[in-house]
Amino acid sequence: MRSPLRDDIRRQLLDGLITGRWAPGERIVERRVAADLGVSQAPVREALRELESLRLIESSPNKGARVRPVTRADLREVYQVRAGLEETAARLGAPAVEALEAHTASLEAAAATGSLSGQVSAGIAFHREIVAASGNALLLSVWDGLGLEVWTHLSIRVFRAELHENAADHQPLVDAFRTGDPQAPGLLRDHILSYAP
Amino acid sequence: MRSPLRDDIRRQLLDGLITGRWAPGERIVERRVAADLGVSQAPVREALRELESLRLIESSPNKGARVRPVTRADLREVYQVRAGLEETAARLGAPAVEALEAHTASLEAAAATGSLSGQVSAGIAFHREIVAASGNALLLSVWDGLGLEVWTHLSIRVFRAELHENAADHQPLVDAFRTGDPQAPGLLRDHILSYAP
DNA sequence: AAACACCGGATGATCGATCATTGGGTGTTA
DNA sequence: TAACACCCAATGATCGATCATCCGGTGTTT
Repeated sequence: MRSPLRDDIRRQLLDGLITGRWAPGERIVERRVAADLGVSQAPVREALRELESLRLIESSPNKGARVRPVTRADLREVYQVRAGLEETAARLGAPAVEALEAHTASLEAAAATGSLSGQVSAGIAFHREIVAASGNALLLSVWDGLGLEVWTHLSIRVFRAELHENAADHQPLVDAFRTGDPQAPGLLRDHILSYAP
Repeated sequence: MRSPLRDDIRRQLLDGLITGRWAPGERIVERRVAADLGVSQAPVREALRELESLRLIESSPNKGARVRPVTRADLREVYQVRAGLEETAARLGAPAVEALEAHTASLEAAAATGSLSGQVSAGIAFHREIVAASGNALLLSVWDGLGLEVWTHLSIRVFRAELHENAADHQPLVDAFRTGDPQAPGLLRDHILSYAP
């Protein structure tokens, strides 16, 4: 059972965007990509649509797609929306503290080995746990749709952003959830906004 | 300059879903739709992807798409997420009161002529104005991505939901924005949640 | 009869080819 | 020369056909 080709293509394109192989503003020609990857135009189109929903590319009818230049303003928007979503999530339901602690543990482990992407994905997993615990599947899918992992990598590469995922930052949140602190949602929001550029 | 075929197809499918021509759980066969509409399979696939992102259909690899049964729980989730998004929007920036009043006016006009879809879309436009005024384009696009107009029509048809869009409900919100009331975001959230089933 | 292996049609996924639009280049006119 | 009309290559949009997978039916084994 092979996974759909379009998923591979999407990953390839994502990788190119994250690493900067595709320059901002550059045109993405469907047939060119297809030829490079040895596939046909159709799955490339579908992959591009998914990237468009992540706002990594922009396209208009009959004119094709191009790499969207990433600005600080974009990042600010992402953090604002993310903060609102997670605050909402925290109001709807509290996560299991054990799960959060597991994520902070793997965050520390990744930091210890100096794994950048390990830290990023552990940090993301911590927050995803909170959103999932809301019990609202739509909220989770909207949150997933933000593509936070990609944006985080982009912000690090493009803006030399500090890697701000560290276990200490998350401890107050864990404590707030443990004690059922009614201010947890607000804390979470501020925590996220403090990361915004 | 014709608009893309896929847009027409999406509209046709949407209409079928809203009116119930497609029954919940029913399989949506790409070639069948294509043949019915006199087009080929490709644009139908693309249209289906868009419907999937609206969570109106569900699909899995190699197994195709089927109409997603709409439950009250789905609607609750939509309202919760929507409330969170609009609260966030209201915190980020206040809309122009004149614009809001224009929307309530057209809401009243639609109510006067008994136009159901007119009332729905005026009600949606009122809220969209608020989200747009946040200045956060991502927030607006996420909000748009909820497909509220479709969900509203569905809730009315499937659950015989009351049409709760009326100008009087919106007046306190307009007043709060006019006076710069810091509680406006919270009012807005409660306003939306009060509509949830 | 239950469990299993094996067709074969239906259909999603992908392909290669064609249609249609865009944008740039070239010539023409005022 | 500026404005305009036209032509054509590049390429997005769409098509018809093929490949690959799923699923139900059928026969076989134990």
